[in-house]
Amino acid sequence: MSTTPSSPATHAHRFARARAAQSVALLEDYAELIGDLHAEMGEARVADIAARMGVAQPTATKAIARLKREGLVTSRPYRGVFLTDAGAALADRVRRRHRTVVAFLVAVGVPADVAEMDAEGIEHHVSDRTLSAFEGFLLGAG
Amino acid sequence: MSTTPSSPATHAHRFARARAAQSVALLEDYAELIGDLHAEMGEARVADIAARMGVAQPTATKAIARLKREGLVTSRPYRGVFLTDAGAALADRVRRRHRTVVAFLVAVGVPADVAEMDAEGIEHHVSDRTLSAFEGFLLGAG
DNA sequence: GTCGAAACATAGCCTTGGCTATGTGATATA
DNA sequence: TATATCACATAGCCAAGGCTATGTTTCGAC
Repeated sequence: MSTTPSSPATHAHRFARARAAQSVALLEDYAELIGDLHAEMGEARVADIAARMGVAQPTATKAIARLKREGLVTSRPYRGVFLTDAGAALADRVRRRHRTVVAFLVAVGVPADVAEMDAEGIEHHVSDRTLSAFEGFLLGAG
Repeated sequence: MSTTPSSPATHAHRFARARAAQSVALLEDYAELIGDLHAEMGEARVADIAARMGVAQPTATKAIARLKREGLVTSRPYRGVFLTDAGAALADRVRRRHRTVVAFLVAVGVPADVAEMDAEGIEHHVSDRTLSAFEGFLLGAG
């Protein structure tokens, strides 16, 4: 059996979904990071965001511009970046999902550091139903 | 506890890894698909590749050009696309990993159709060690 | 208050991965 | 064999996400 011989349309749809997930992944990461920075340091400055994301400062500035367009953050120059209600909600969801994915990976035997690494990419493609399965597994195995 | 308070550098490194994984994800998908098409239909034509990927034909052509630059495929116009040895090896790895991820997700309670969906995005971020953990789990639970 | 350094913005460039529109080569069939 | 059709290539556009180089602001130290 060469996997499920799904139709071209179905196959294409899966790829489309993965592409869509990818396009919001960056927004999710920035939102979560901005929330973390506020929790840890009381503010989220562009320079810190860039450093944590591992990108140059103008790259972070550009990403923040996109977050603003999407209504996820506001910012005042030289005053930091602030999550909107929608942004904060997104950050919370992402943070919970991230923790669940890491905990789940560790629970099935992935070393903690590897779990953190892989989760960073995996989490954006974990649907609600899959997340539920992970949570169910953690309850059962906990 | 706000997860592990990892250093900015470590945090940045994880994102860099996720970005790198993303940059090869498309190559992996195309390689696997071209292998599948050869297995199923004896050849891989640009039009079929585009249809299965869910993109317009010029988009597929452009991607194939990149695959050629990377030494993964060769192609003769109007004669189809062919995997090189490196491309075939990649396709095999990707296909095995894909199957393992899907089987693993199903094993932990994810519905099959959802597993197929999510695996399409997840698989590209599953490291060798995590894949080993998945295989180990499948053996134990099988 | 001035001034230098740090923080941020802006401009301009690159690659990737989408798209549409349109040109061209191959093939089959009438 | 001529031509219509299909398959593919090419051109040109766009947004996203990187980068470097170079203005501006802000702010703290003096």
